[in-house]
Amino acid sequence: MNVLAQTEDKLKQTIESAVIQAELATKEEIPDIILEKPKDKSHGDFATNIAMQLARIARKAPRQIADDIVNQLNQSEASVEKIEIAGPGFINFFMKDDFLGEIIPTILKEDTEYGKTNAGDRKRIQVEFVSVNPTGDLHLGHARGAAFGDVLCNVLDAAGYQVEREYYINDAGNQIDNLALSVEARYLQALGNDVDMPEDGYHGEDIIEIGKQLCVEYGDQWAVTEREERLKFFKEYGLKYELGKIEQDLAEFRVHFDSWFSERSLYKENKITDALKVLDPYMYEKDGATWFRTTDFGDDKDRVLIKQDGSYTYLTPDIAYHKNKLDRGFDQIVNVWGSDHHGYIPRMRAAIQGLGYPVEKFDVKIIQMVNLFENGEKLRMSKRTGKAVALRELMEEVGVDAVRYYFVARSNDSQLDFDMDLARSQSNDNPVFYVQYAYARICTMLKQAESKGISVDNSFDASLLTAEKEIDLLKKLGEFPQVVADAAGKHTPHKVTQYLYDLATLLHSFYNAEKVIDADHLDRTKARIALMKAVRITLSNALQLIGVTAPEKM
RNA sequence: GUCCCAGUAGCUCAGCAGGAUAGAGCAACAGCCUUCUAAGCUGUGGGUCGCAGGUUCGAAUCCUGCCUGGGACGCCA
Repeated sequence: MNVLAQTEDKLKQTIESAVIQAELATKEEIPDIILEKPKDKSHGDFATNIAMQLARIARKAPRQIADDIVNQLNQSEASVEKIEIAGPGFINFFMKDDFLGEIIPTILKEDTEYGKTNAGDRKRIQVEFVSVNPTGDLHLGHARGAAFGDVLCNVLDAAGYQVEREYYINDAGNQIDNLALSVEARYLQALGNDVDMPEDGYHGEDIIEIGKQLCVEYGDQWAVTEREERLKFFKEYGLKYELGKIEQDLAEFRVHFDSWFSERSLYKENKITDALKVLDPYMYEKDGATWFRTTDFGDDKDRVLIKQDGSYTYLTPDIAYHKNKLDRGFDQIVNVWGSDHHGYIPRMRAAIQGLGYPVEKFDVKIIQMVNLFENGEKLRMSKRTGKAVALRELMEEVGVDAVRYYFVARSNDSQLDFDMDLARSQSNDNPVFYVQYAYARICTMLKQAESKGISVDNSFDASLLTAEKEIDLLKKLGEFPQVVADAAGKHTPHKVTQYLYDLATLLHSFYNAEKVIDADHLDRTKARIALMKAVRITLSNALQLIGVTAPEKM
C-alpha cells in the first residue's frame, strides 16, 4: 500500500470537485491536477498550480481563482490542516500529520514488499542488455550497462511490470569466425610456431589462455588436423570458454538472466528468411547486394541486408531477432546499448516499422562511456590492445558493492568518471559506505535495545514521534513506493540511489539529534525503535533494488 | 558535412512531461565524541544554469541558431 499516494489522490479529487463547485471550469475542461512536493518546507506538503492553469479557461486572475477554490474545498475530507495561497497563485497544502502515523505500521507489515506497487499494471516488458560478443572479457562499459539493465529490471519488477531479462548471444557470423582464427593463431603459437595473429583478430589475454589450454589438453593434435575441422572445433571451444567466463563474471556481479538467446537459433529456425519475407516490399537490389529502404522510415541512408558475397550483414539477423522478440507479445522491448551503437537506432526503428510493429514498443537506452581514473590519471581501455580494464579486475579491486553503486548512481546518458581510489576508500567520501553505515547503525541500535531487555515488538504509539527529524524521516519513508514507480516509469534507476542517499542522510541526522534508547522514556523508546525498524526495512529494500549488500556491522 | 549525448558551485553530478529563493557530495573554512559505531553530525562561503534569440504570466527545463567536449556515421560487429 502506498500511504502517501492515497493521501495525494484524495487531495486531487477534492481539488477537482472544488473547481467544479466554484464553477471555474467544467469537468471536461479541467486539466490534470498536478500536485508537487515543494522543495521549501514553508510551502507546505503539497502545492498545485491549478489556479494559473485555469486562468485562461475561467478568465479570472489566478489569485482570485485560488481564492474561489480554497473557499469550496472540503479541508477535513482531504486531511488538510492549513491552506495558503502564495506567489502568482500557488495553493499550498499543509497536511494533518495523522497520515504519517500509518506509515510505520504499513512498512512493518509489508516488510520486504514495501516499495512495491502495481504502477506497471502487469505490462510485459523485456529488457535486453549486456549481449557482449563472446570474443573477450567484459570491460568497464559493459559493466555499466549490466548494472543499469539489472537495476532497471529490479525497479520495473517492483513497480508491477512483468519483466524478462535477456542476453543475445552473437554466436554466428564474422566475429565468431575471427574468434576461431584468433584461437588458432594462439594455439599454434603456444606450440612454438611463429604465426601472426589474423588482421581482425582478438588480441586479449584470454585468447592466449585458450591457446595454452588447448595445447595442454590436446598437444599438437589439432595442428595436424585438417584446417576446416580444426577451425570448427576451435570455434565451439572458444565460444564455450568465452561465454562461460562472461556468465561467471556476471554472476559474481550479481546479474542474472531469464534467457540467453542464441543468434544461431535464428538461422536454424529460418527466422531470418521469414523476416526478410516480411520486409520484402522495402527491399531492392543494387550493386549485387540486397538493400533495405530504411530511408522510408526516416533513416539517413539505406542499408545492406545481403552482401555481394551472399552473406548477411550484422543488421539482418538482428532484425529477425527483434521480430522474434515482438512476436513473443511483449508490450515493450527495451535495449540497453553502448553509446557507440547509437547510430544504429534509426535503422532498427525502421526495421520495427517495416515489420509492421508500432515503433513505440521499441526503446533503446544508451549507456555513455566510462572513464576510469586512478591516482588522478585517466586509464585507457581498449579491447583491441588487450589492455582493457576488465570487470573482473574492477570487482577484485574495489568490490561489487562499490562498482554497482557508482554505475547506477548516474544518469545513463551522462558520461561517468569512475575514481578507483574513491570507490576503494573506506571513508566518508564514499557514498556506498555512507549508505551502508546507516543500515549498520540501525542494526546496532536494535541489538542494543534487545540486550537491555527492551522489547522490539511492533506495538508503539505513533503520536510520540513529533521531533522534526522524526517527521522528516516519516515523510521520506512514505515517498519510497513513488520513487520506485517513478524510477520504473521513467527508466531512471539512479533515482533509487539518490533516494537511498537522502534517507541515509536523514537517519544520520536523526541519530545525532535524538537518542533512541532511553530507559527513562520507555514509550518514546518503543516508538523510535519502530521508526528505526521501518527505516531499516526501507534501506534494505532500496539496497536490494540496486543490488548492494546491507551489512549489519561495519 | 549529418546524427546522438553532455555543458549547472573550484571538482563530480542531481534537477529538465515549465513554476516560488537552482540542490547534493567532495574540496575550503568554523564547530561537535564522559552519551545507541565520529565510516557520523552542525554551520559558513561559493552560481551570467555554455552563448544568443524565441514561445510563456513564468524557462536550467520547451523551440531555433551558434560555441565547446565526447561519441557515431562500413557490403565491420
